[in-house]
Amino acid sequence: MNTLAEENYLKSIYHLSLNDENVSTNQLAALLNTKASSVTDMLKKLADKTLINYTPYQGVTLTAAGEKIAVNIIRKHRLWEFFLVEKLSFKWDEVHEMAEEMEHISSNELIDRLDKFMDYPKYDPHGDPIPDSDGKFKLHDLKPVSAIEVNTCGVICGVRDHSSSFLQYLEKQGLTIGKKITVNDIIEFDRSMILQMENKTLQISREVANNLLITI
Amino acid sequence: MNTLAEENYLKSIYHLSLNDENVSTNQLAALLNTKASSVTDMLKKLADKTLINYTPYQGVTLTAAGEKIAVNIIRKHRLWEFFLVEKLSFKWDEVHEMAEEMEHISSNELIDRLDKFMDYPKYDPHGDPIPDSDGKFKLHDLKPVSAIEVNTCGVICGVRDHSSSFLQYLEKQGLTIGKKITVNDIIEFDRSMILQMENKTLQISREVANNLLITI
DNA sequence: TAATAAATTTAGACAAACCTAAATATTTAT
DNA sequence: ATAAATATTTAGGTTTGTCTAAATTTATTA
Ligand SMILES: [Mn+2]
Ligand SMILES: [Mn+2]
Ligand SMILES: [Mn+2]
Ligand SMILES: [Mn+2]
Repeated sequence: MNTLAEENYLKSIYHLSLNDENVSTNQLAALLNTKASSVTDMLKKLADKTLINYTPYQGVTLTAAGEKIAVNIIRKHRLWEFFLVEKLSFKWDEVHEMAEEMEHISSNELIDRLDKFMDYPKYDPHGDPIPDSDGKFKLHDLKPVSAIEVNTCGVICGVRDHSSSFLQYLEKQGLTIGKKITVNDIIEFDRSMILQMENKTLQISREVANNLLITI
Repeated sequence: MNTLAEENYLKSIYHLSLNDENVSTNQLAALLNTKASSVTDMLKKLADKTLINYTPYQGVTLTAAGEKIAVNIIRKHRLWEFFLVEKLSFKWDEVHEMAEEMEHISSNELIDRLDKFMDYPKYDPHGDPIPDSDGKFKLHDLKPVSAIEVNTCGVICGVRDHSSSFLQYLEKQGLTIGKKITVNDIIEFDRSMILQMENKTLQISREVANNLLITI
């Protein structure tokens, strides 16, 4: 199988690929908290294993084999996050670091049984889709609250920023997955937004609106 | 914190300490599937961290700090084994290797909540005691079936050999934790034992009798 | 287009955890 | 009490994944 470091690189390449076709050495170095030269070393190794397509100076893409491994790690990460929240009562802002370790537990039989034990959840505590055992999942079409018009409404289904501080802020405001919100007004000065949720109104900054995702 | 290798050495020293006061380099090499020279390297490192007492050529003992870490890893191992059997329906012979990985998940908060989730189990699927969050546990006084007299009885409470093949054999014979057995007879030729269990009799070899533990 | 800046790779090291082979210490047997 | 056998440590390497500093390639800008 693959080492822990290899798995983390593949997962990071996968995540970065969602925004850019080719993933750069520096993007990976930033995300993995390491140096560009270390990334280059690893990219050569992953290319040797044909898990990525690598042309020096041109960035990388995952091969089908690499993507399969990456998706499997993400499946494990999200199932363990779901477990931690639903079964062990952790808060949604507490589970990511634990899942970063747990996603590397190798047994697929274990993860399939965990999936069944929790009755095949479709989304993790942050609204991200959980791939099934074949690696299939549909990413629902989300847009940031900041992208919608005044007097339209939507349901909170995800977050762009996964940091504890952001998640804790949302929790405190009651802005959690599944809540229905309506944009009442947009302040022209700083484009902050006035939302209606259940029977109260609240104001969120543009920054927050950009990182809170809804379906319409 | 400590590396995975360090944790495995501490755990192994702990287990070997139950039989011998001082644990030797070769004992560790055999248990950890490595070479004596590698063990020596690690013993120096653990001694530097004051997790073991090490005198060259004289073997090692755990310090209080080292024992605390070892017991915590064993707590995690056994709780995860319990989880795998009780919640995910694995067989008792299938869980050890998975638990070998899971015992290194670092969060103690996680393991304490897992403990609570399962209602504070006292014994793992193999009958081994699960240390509580303070590292306390009592090892019940077990003896091998081979040590008891004809016409005495006992309750199966543990195994000395944890190999899949032995566990599978016991499972097939119905010789599982909690079963009450009586020794009906001992064959003089090979000292194999005739047992009475529920309403049937069965015969086990001396080898099996040595590795099956009971309370009287 | 040529210079400059930014991104990336290469070169050379290092720590962790292993290894083999050789040296040394301890134990056991004569 | 020696000699032989066994156990342990030391010496010198290897692999993985990291680092800094220097060289090189690509992108930007004047
Ligand atoms: Mn996460
Ligand atoms: Mn998540
Ligand atoms: Mn076990
Ligand atoms: Mn066990």
